Amino acid sequence: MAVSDRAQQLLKLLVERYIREGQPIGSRTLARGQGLELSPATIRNVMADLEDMGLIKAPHTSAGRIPTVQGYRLFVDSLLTVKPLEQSEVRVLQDKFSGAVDPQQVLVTASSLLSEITSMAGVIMVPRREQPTVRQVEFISLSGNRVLVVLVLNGHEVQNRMIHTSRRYSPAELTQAANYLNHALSGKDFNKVRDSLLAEMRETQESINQLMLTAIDMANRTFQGAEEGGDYVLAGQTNLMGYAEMADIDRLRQLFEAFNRKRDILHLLDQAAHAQGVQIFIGEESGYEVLDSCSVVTSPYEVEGEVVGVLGVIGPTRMAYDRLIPLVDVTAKLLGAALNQTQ
Amino acid sequence: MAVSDRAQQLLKLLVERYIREGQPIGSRTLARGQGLELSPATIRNVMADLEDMGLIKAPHTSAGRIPTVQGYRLFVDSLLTVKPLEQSEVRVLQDKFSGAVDPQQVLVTASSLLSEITSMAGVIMVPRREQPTVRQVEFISLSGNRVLVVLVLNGHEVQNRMIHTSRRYSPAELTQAANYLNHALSGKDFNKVRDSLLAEMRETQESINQLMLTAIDMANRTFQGAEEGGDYVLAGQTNLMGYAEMADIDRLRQLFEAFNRKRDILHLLDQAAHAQGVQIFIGEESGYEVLDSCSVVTSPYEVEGEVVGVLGVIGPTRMAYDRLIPLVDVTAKLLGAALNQTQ
DNA sequence: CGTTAGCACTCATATAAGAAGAGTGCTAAG
DNA sequence: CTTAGCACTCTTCTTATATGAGTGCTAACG
Repeated sequence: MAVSDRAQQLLKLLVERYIREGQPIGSRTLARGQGLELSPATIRNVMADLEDMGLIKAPHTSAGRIPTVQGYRLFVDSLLTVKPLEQSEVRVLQDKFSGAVDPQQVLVTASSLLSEITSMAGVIMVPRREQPTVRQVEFISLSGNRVLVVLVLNGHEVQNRMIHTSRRYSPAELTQAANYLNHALSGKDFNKVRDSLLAEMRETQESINQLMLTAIDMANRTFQGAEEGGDYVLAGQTNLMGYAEMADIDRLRQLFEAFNRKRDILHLLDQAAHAQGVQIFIGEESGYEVLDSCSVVTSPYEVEGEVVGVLGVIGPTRMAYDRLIPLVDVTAKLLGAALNQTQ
Repeated sequence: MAVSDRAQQLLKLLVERYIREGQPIGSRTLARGQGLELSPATIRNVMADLEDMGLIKAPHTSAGRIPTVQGYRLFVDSLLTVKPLEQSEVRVLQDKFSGAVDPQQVLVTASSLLSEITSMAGVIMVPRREQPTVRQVEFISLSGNRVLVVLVLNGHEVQNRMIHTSRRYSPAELTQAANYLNHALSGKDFNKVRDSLLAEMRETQESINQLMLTAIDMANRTFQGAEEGGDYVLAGQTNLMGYAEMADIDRLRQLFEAFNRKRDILHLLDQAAHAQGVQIFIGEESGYEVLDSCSVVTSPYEVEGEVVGVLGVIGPTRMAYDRLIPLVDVTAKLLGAALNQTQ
């Protein structure tokens, strides 16, 4: 069944109004408010049609109507008019980004930025380490029989690990070991390096090989850790407590626990990474029960032309999509730009 | 005005019962429950006395009585009988700790442990970096004109910083610079090292000095960051949503925002660091409005005989102090022990 | 045929009035 | 000093009633 032009127009007005006021909209209200030349009775007829199509529903017999998920969907997909951000607004955002220097900080900034502006929860998925490679290993001798292993991943990320060794190594030894490893690693395959080290050990019994082996194992373990999925930065959860539709403390609790659990949210964000541009999950569409009364607006962000993560906003279904969509869009672009600079 | 023995006994029963049931306790209830040989009327008289002394109060005319903050205080200080944990319980706790390896992970474990067992929020203040000293600096040459600076603080903590340099330095140069700095740093005072570097630069125009200067500045900035106070690990906030006394969503929100703001909580924990052994803040005693309807049970924990942090539990005033006190106590000791091993 | 006015009907919400229960304070007696 | 008895106070629950918003349906109108 097709939705007539007038019905669409009416749906649009209804959704907009409901988003603004948060209360079921009746036929009379709708007739009065905008410059509609229709009587409430007519509007009622149209509303009945919309209800038949599952686009709006009445919470109870004698309340007005509110949009259903499908209603929001139609609204967002074809009825919504987004006005791009003002230049001045964009500049304000840019300013906020200009402060931060290291990548982690940029993410945190962006996340709280989103939550502040929108008064909802801002979430940013941190770049997943793409098939990390160790290009460089360095050993630093510390006091006591301890050696600090510095792993340089992908040429910019750094990880430190401390090793307690059975004997003390001289700086010269360590440098030599590092050189050997760095050379071997350009051949890339860890397990090969590891195997040859093991073989060599059986012949020479060189304890320094043991050290190098340990380093290799560490690197390996780092990768496994990376395998198990990313992480995200969340800000402004408490904002969600402010919304009437979240009044049910038990649902709220479940939602917060989901935030802590991270799994579901990450999964959702991950989906959004494959789409391009702003994507919107309304209510149950997300597929996660805890988000039933929430909508999520996301956009992937790119560094050097490649999608490295997703950012978004989580709020009640009744959110100002027209404002959020450009906002999320712009923030994603700014975040990408900021990350480009700090890398 | 002194509190008679019988009054104390009665207060104890009342508090215990209120903690268990969470509802105002009436004279009749109290008379029936325990093996008291007193009639409700007598108990009423005593209760009236207790109320005059400000130890209990009635929410309204015809409800029972509930303890006031002062009542809890007296209860905790002189009436409470704590039963130490069972050996088996201690062993369970120990097991949980045995898993973790690196210090950060131990803290996280302990925090969620506390929150799980108590069904409240567990909080652990991370060791504040005590007047950090840089014992060692290393430079690692990366691709592009980038140099990784590795600062080893206090002999075990490690920080990395990336520098973009104007020209490429050879590994030999970097090693030399590191050696020079490491030697100079044993003389300890940063600003002196910095000044002599500056002076030397004016004469020699050595650009490598610039690199070393940058490293020194970084170290300095690291210390300033440390100055501004510690951080803490929080787990199980969502547990707090379960308690009836936290039903006021707005108070709850404020509390959660305080958790995010961190300042107040840190301040409170800091106070507890100076006391020794388990300390208890009941309701307003903490001095922070957001914690008005909460109690906080804390204990400092030690590494190598020195207090390095505080851990604790945050929950509703009506909490099972008799269970929490030994629990927090033991956890603090176990945490200290665990940290000793991983250092 | 689309549009509109009129009207009966439904249902949430608010208000008031009682009734029940819990618990107290006070008094007087043991 | 302890206790029984009793009037009194408040909360809470239930029930009844009114109010108002909004609908669906029918019939009339252009």
